[in-house]
Amino acid sequence: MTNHPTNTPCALCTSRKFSLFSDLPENQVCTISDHKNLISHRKGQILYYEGTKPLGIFCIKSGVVKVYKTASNGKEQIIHLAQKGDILGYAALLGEENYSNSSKIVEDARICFVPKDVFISSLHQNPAFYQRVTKSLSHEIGVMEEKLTNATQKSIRERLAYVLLQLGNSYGVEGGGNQKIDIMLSREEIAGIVGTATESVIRLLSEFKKDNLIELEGKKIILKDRRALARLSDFYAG
Amino acid sequence: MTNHPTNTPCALCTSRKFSLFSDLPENQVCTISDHKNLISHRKGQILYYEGTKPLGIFCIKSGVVKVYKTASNGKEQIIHLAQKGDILGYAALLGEENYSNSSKIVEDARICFVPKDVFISSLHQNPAFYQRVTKSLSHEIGVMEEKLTNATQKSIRERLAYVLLQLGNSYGVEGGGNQKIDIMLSREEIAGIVGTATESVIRLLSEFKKDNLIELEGKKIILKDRRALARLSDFYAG
DNA sequence: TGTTTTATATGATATAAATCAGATATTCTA
DNA sequence: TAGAATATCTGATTTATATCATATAAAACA
Repeated sequence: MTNHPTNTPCALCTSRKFSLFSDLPENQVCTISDHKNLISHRKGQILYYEGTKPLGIFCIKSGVVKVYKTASNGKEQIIHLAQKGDILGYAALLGEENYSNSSKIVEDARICFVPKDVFISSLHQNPAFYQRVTKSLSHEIGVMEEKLTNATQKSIRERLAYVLLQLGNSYGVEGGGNQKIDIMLSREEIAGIVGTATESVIRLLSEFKKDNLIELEGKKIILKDRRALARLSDFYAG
Repeated sequence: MTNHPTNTPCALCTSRKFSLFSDLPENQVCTISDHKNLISHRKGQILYYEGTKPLGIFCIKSGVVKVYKTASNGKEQIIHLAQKGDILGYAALLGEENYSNSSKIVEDARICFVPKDVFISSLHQNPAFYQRVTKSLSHEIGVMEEKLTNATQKSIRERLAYVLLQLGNSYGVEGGGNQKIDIMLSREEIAGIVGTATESVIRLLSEFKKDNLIELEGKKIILKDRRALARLSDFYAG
């Protein structure tokens, strides 16, 4: 497989520093680099579909990807918003199962595809790397347990407040004491993260705005009072 | 460490056949066997607490254990009911994190404890075993995604119907065309699995009974019409 | 065995959130 | 740039489910 001119070598990729591949030895980075394929994706494109067979992993160099499940009522439950440095699809590969979720581009993205056998052999060649991947899988389980517990035991208001804080942590840009969530998400997508109806998100955001917790700048949300949001998000805090 | 007289060697353990350890080579089984410790636990005892440091893994030989998270409102969200052959605590170990959940005995149990280093070195000695464990972790992520999606997108009635069918699969005893869920769970615990209030479970069970979907025999539930329950559990099925 | 405690059951009520409906605003595209 | 399509917003209404209250049944206990 030949590299496309825009196919930055992994050795030079700035996003790699944030990824599971961050401290892979140079020779392994090169092997992966030689076999990877960088593809540009536009908003709305599907990266893979739930139920299909994984053929490799995706490394996000830039952009935002939503990982979601389509419920039987047709709504999308967003599991995770992935950004630069995030690796997608390795759980399905290691689980030797078809994809348990779908993924779609939320903000134009450049994503490298690494074929299955290249990834798997890099794992086996490097026990420390294998261990980091396993660690990441294990961590993910804990995260999911937390999400499940929040979903069943907290109100939509609490969950929305929590999601806003998380989005602030991942996509926040500081400015004037406030934090702007610098990512283009539709209200429907926010609803998909929280696990609620679009109208509920819209209504609660208006309410948060009225209570001076947030500010709305077009589709983007600015967090004005994170302490209050934190209090709102948890029964006991504060 | 000396084995207690009741400490059946793993080589002879019938529960091992159902576990991740099922096709471990004999010498490795013996190593584990020499270092494990069988302990009997009574209903209500805690196996480990969320937030504490894992020191090894637990292999369930008999009995039932609930794995749960305590929400900020004090309610227990049950993540999983573990039974013979199930291994607990390896995700925390491999994630190098404290336990993300707690576990408590639901039905008197005999459980072997295998110290961390014995388990970890058996993984490293046996790549195929390591791979099976990784596969299991990956699978668990998919299961959790499904649970999260159900929790946010389905009604309590649908989720309860689904939980009853699952319990039937795991703990069902066939008889007279019906399936008896042969496990002692309180209504509160069923509520903890579904992620709802105890009263809602009681009410819906009465309703299911009235509709001839189930029968109540003390605390135990008998599934009379699984097709109807399946239809009830999913928007599209049927 | 009787007494206390805990679990189950059922009714009444409150409420959060979904759904339905319509208005305005924004984005797309021809 | 006008018109169509889509997204956001707000209101009205419905509904599922939590909560509160109380009764009965079962289990634990002394």
